[in-house]
Amino acid sequence: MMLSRACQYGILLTIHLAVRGEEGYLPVHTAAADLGLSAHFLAKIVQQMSHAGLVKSYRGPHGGVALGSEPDSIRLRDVVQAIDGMEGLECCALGLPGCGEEKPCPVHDSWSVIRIDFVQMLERTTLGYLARRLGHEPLRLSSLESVLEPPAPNPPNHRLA
Amino acid sequence: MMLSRACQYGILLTIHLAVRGEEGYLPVHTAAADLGLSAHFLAKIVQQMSHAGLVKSYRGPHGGVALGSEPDSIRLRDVVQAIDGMEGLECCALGLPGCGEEKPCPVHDSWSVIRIDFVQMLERTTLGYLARRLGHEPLRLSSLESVLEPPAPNPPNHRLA
DNA sequence: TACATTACAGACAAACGAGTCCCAAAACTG
DNA sequence: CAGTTTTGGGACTCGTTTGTCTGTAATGTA
Repeated sequence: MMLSRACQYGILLTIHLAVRGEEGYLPVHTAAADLGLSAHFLAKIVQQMSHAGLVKSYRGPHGGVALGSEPDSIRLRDVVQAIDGMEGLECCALGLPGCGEEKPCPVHDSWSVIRIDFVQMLERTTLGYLARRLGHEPLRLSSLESVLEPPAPNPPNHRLA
Repeated sequence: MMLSRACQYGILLTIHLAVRGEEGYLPVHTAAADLGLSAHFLAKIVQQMSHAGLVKSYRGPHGGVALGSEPDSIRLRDVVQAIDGMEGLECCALGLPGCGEEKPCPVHDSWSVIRIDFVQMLERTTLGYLARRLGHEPLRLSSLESVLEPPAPNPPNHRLA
């Protein structure tokens, strides 16, 4: 696969947050339970995304994690960038260090097409688009059940600064 | 990346053997020096490929490794199959276990296209094709110099059983 | 036969990714 | 203020991949 596990979890979390919409902060352990992931591990990934400004976090009761900007302005590429970096997606399929247009490896051309397709997919896809599709198609976000119960009518939490 | 390092080395080796053509067995340590790889590590990969029948090997002086069949009948897919297996190329981009057509993850469709493109490239590309291209294009096989000096006019070795 | 060359095989170590655990700091609640 | 909830961040374990090393078996050569 081209994405690390941490990056996969980060994408799942950000999509999950986008589906919830503007409902205040979601505790990481709750998100982990929703998605069927390890809470401790997800917390570390949240830290990375927080440092990158992709999400914002808040401590204390009713704290948690929330998207740092509008779902329509966050692309999958941003999540990958924040966690894995894009360097792993720019490399030679055979691992040759200086592989490029001037001195390409035997599969350079074929691989470039595929690699660029993938990067363009990451650039093109926003969290908002995925969240809307999740609303009316039988898509899944976790290995558990569906994650699409409507949110409970709790009193709202913090203002989202 | 989608291929392990071992698999990358295996592909480099088999292409190298295809370029050499029918010139008897090539000692693994010589091939490793040609390609700029660790001889011991390459030897382990040769064992795997040998067990899979992809290459044949011969012990003793003038022994080494040679392709198990015609370069035009060996595809990159066969090398990947022998070393990594194809399972890693059939998985969900987000790591969800049961992701499929009936209950797809949010990026299932986009990712399927890319993944299948890659597998088809592996299926389509033969060692013979790559070896011929290496003969008349400035392609590289190693991180060192070019590997394309004409073979030394040694007395031939064993018959290739 | 003695020796050199080579693959074969397993033990071993180092590096990395994935995941766990613990404690401190921040923020809220009573 | 005391206690609870939550993130922050580091130390740690565990398994896999990568790579090294050492010895043995097979094969050819003198």
